[in-house]
Amino acid sequence: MEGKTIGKAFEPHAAEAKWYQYWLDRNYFHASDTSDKPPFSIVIPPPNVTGMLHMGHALNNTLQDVMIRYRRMQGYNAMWMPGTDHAGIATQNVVEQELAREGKNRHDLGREKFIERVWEWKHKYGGVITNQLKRIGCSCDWPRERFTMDEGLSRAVREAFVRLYNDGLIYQGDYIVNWCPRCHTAISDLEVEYTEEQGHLWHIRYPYADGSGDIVVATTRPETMLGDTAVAVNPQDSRYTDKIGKDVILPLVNKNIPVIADDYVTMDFGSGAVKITPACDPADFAIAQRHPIGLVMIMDGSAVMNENCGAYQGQDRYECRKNVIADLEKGGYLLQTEPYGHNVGKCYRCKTDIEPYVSKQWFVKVKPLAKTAMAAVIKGKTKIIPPMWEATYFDWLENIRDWCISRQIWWGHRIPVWYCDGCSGMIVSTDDPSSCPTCKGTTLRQEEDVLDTWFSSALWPFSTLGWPDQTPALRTFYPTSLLVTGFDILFFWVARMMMMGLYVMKDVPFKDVYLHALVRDEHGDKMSKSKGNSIDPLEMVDKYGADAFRFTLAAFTAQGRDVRMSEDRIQGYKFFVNKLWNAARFSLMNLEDAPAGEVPLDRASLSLSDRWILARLNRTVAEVTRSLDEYKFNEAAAAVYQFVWHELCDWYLEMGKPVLYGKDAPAQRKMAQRTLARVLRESLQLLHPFMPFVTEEIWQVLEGEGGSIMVSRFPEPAASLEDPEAEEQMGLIMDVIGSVRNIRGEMNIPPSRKLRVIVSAADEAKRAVAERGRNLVLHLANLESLETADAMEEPKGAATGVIGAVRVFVLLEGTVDWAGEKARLEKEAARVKKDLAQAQRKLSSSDFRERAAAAVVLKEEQKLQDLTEKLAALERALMKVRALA
RNA sequence: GGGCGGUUAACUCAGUGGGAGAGUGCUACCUUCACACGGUAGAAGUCACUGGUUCAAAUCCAGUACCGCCUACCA
Repeated sequence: MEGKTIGKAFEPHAAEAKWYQYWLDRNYFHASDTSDKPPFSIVIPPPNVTGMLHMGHALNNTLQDVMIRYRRMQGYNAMWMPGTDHAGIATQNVVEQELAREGKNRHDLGREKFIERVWEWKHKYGGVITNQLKRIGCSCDWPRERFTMDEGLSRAVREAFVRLYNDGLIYQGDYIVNWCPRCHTAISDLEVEYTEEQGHLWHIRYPYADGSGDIVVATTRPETMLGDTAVAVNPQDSRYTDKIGKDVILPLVNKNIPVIADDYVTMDFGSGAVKITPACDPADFAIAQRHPIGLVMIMDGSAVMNENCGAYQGQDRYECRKNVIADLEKGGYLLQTEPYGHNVGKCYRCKTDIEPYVSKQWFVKVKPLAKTAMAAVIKGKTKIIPPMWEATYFDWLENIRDWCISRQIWWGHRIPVWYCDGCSGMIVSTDDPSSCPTCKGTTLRQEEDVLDTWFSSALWPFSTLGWPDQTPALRTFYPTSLLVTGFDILFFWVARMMMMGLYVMKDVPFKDVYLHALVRDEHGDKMSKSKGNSIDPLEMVDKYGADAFRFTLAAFTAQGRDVRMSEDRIQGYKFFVNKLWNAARFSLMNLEDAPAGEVPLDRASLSLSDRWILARLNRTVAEVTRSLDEYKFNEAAAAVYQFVWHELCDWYLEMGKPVLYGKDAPAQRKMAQRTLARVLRESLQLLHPFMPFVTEEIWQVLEGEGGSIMVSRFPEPAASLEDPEAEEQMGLIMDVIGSVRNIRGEMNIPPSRKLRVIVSAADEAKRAVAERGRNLVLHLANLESLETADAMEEPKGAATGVIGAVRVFVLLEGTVDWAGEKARLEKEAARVKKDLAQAQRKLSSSDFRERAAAAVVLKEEQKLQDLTEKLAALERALMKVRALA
């Protein structure tokens, strides 16, 4: 081990670049399609190709990397499938904006040229986000990288579409959909974002055609009255029973429309009468399917009023609204305008107000698919973690509505349907047909629409593995082991993957789904560019290093709670990286001449502190393993942090100094070296999934040539390392040290002053422990001498510390602040009295003695005894001090 | 309207039935040869409120208040 050393400070940037390349060069990220090892697989939630790494990505991918590195080290054939999503509307918008800067639009280019242009854009900028993932250390299986528009994945899309169609699960028809007048496309229900807006409720009078008065309706969108085809009332509403079937005259339009009865209408809202505009409202559209009232389209795809609107033709919907209101007022039809708060649907991409719009679209009939998706979770084939999301998942699937999958944009998977000009037949096929199977005609036009981006995303867990081909990768890695994603895409993506996976593969796409929270700023606000509170993850990596950044994310990830990111915390964990680095540096300085080989675990040859740290390490291994198995990232991070800083550094390294420095006990020194090497080694391994770079950097020096920590075997808890005896004995020694330090601190005794201490205990075993820990106490409490004694009187001029029945006397000479000592003892005594009273109260209750578990009662009795002894000791000490003070 | 989550130290948060915890911050002392990105000690909380279950409640149940999120066709 000659000359092994590391520099004074860890340099994250150099280490990150160096080790990432090192892992890539050795192909460590790559999993074999055919391996004897048990498979463990994750497919990445593919970020949009247009994406830039934000905190959400950073969290999501850090957690995946923690899990994949953990399982890889455990000996699994661990495969993390990377890739990106073509993100139809988002990407098209980006390229359209680029064109706009050149003064062009997509129609100037035409479909084919435009798509070429998007591909150019993709080739140029599409790798940005994957490179950013590399910066944070993601160990993806890069040679497998996929893109949703790849040839293979496109084939999967066509295959799935055709199967669904042939099974009657895809249909086409004229329906009312959410239409974005800016993007000129339909979007699904999920893609509409609702915002609460302050609007108005206009009350309008519609006269009965027979002159018998009028009926009052209220609306938030008066311009839609131009398309009214009925007025509806509730059939139970006695105010209107004799009006049902009558006609009213639609103002401004001057046309008769009927009064109809439908259960949909609530009687106690407004007047109980509703205007019905089937072309502009989904609920009204549904009513028009139950009643023969027809439908009048009043807008075009840009939400401009059309030829059915008379004088209003050519007006934008909002302009038209103003004019309609003015005209209604003029005609005496407008009775009242009241302020009214309501939800307005916006396009999730461009925030334009959605216009419900009737058009020809393609839909997936999802109810039967949803049933199987629910059943799989009920049966436990897929586990949702944390389980509270199950309810949300079920609720959505139970009330699911058909999925509109067609989009009137150009960038995406074009729907594999062709129309024959000859016989006007329709061909649905995975391959481009050359002629019509019905009429043999060759003039075929492919459907213009493309599929919703989420259609291809839904196939991601198997399309990336080669489906529809039965590849070895598919056999090995499907169903995948784990999906890690944000709860915000539970419906968009998770539920749809479940439906498609079960439909296509007849098996769930993943066994576990871990849903993490959103990343917010330190005050709990959603991060957004407009608020200016967003933290750029790469800036954090630059500033604090990827390891500190990743550890922070993991440490913050408690189940079911948002992650509040604060730069201070990242800095805090950078300090932890520094601490680890220096602990390793210290260790390496003292391991230069360490003997090779494992620690022989026979307790006779190990010192108490060696046994203790090994036992603590073992507990930490168990804790980290359990926590990661349960996806409790914060607990795993806390356990290893606590161990490394507060047990290894604060105690073991300090205890080890005299042994390691002193050459007078070579046998003991050798054992300490071996123990230290093992503890450091395993600590690094426990930390590696969280902090891959710094652990590799240290490992390479510690372990020498040839091995990477990435492919080393993750520690396992071992019964042979459990050592409650050592833990208990060290506990007493640490308490004695703590007791002296407390007295030193409270009584303002300078740290440089060496003290004389007597440990007094009636229990011989305790005295023996104190003797055994003599050197540790001398060193860590900075003592001149340590004696042990049987139960004894308080020595003159001593400050007293009490640990149960053990008393620690710190012999003080000269001027001593006895008033201070008195205050210190009184404070301690008060605390003990309080606890004692509580214990006494409990034990004096016969209910407690009879009903509480025996172990609990026993523990309480032990506590009572300890506290009684402690109080007695404190009071004796106090008597002495009162006399002096 | 329905649902879910939250309310614990100054701050940010862990903790799901048996002695209130962490990190940061704060106070005092320490330039001790791994680390001042450090060390030692200390101060600091009616665990939102009300009621209930229990021998025992921060933890379970019911309700209240406030804050967040999701969801929904009362125009």
